Amino acid sequence: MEKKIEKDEKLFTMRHSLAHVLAKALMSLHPKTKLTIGPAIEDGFYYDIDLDESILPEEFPVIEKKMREIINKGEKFERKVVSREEAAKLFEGNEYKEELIRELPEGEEISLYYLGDDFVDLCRGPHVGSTRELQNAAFKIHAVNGAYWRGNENNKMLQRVYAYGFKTKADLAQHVAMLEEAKKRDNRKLGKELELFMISPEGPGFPFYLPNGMIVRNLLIDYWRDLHTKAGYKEISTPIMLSQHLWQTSGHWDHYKNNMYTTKIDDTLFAIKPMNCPGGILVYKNSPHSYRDLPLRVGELGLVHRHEKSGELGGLLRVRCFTQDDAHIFMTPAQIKGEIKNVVKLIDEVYSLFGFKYNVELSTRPENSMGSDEDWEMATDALRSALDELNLDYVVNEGDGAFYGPKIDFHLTDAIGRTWQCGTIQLDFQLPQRFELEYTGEDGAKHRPIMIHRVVYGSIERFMGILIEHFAGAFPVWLAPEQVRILPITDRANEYGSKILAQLQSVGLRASLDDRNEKVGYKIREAATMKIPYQIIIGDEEVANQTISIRGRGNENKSGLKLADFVERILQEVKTRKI
RNA sequence: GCUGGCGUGGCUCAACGGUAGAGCAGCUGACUUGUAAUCAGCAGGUUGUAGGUUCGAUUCCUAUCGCCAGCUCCA
Repeated sequence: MEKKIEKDEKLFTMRHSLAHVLAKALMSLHPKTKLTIGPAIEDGFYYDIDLDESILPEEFPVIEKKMREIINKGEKFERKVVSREEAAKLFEGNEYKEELIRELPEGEEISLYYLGDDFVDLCRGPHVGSTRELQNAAFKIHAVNGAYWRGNENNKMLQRVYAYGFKTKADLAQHVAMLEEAKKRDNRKLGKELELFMISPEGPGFPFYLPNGMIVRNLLIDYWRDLHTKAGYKEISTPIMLSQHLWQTSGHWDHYKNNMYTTKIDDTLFAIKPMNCPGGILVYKNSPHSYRDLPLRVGELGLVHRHEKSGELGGLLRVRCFTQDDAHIFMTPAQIKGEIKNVVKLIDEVYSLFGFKYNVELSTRPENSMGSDEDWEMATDALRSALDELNLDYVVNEGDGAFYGPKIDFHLTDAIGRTWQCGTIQLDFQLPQRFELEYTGEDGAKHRPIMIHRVVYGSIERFMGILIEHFAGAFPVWLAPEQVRILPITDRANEYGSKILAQLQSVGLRASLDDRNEKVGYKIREAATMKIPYQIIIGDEEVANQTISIRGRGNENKSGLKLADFVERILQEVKTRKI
């Protein structure tokens, strides 16, 4: 999940001041603490300290109490501008502050913030005037973790004390409630409970799909195929393993060889593909192309493997092998804008279907990039004007593009307000050049096509993980592994139940009959736990009248219905992919 | 990969130096039941793995694998 940037400056200042209070509390409890930095973050603040003894969770309440004491004293935050020499002298012996001071640009003011007369920190500010202004603030220390000094893994690892920080107790409570909700929706937890997928210690990061998960996955794929066929895409499949030579040509070997799985076949090194594009390019090169063939839209649900570091894995959201819903579009420069617009519309259609809101980012040329200025300008303009013509709001991330071209990223917002990056559209001049791709133009001469790499789901695994959390496991009817469960009240209704089951199955609904010898409350509980969208309950009354009673998610409770009417309703929901 | 924490039957957890215990799930039987757990019985674990300390290890130590949080990374 990405962090949303907090724009409330007052809140930001408050959190930053709380970070200083935390630092002061830590100093007073552990005088050997070396302070480093302590900024405000999305949901609070933290302070990184260098200290030989470990801060333990048992100590959190003690630290919080100390912080409260400091706040209740109503101490003032006082800013003081000093010379470089004075600052260096003050923080002598603290190599972290010394380093910061050394790196402050010439001519910039060096400011200190005092908190009372016994605490001072190098700090740009701003801060609240006095801790009195923090009286109503709600904060809670919730974690202490390792963090590299300045985020560099070659540096010493410090202790980072994390705290939530909000203006009021109610805000804090709301935040904690959101985190609890997120925990309930965790794809790992629901994946187990709903029997969607598993991950074995025999294959860390390599998910196994269980029958229920396979149904969801296949439905997502069916929808994807349908959509792409209609949008003029062809589908291919390329090998999972290709020679080292290919990856050297594509440039992936140089950049990512440490993250690629390799094996030797006879005497030649092969790599399991970490991306689909080189395979797709070989398909393009398999035959000559005319400008009349372009744009050529070629999709591939490609299984890729990437060696992620062991500490980076987690459920379906971070894995070592995943299926990208990839496609490459080969086109002329004049076609860029139109194709981009098509892809944006496609992505919009898919996200809207699941009820996701999303925002868009355009990333431009980074520093170490390849290609001419002209190409970059033309490509970036094409992306920009495509977005403008579609009336989409977007933010520009200067210099955040890929080294081979600019890109558009899609960040979707889920049911509890978290954002995730999924879709991306990347323009690429680099690979067509490296692989010497061509097409014959109207003029009879050879020209070089431009490529788009794009994904909509991103990866099926990750998207499924997000969907699980978005719907809290309660998939819409069209995606639900089991759509209807029939619950007879006594075994006198079992026969009627079998007839209903046969009818549901005959129209393609995924249904089952729970004819176990249990009370109906028990069966309802189990069906509800499995988040099955509809339960059909039948007893003596329904058998006599040839009707059904249904129980839907969201407390729907109806009896005396005709099976045919109910079936029609569900089929309609499936057909329209209702959420 | 780094820092810290954690690995006990399918699941959720207990015992924390004296040869493991519960609930749920499973199986068997009884009950024929009207909207989120009917009752009883049975079965299931060489406590992640490998070493070590000890008369004795699930408990302490070391290594290793895996999981979790954060950091780093994410073409």
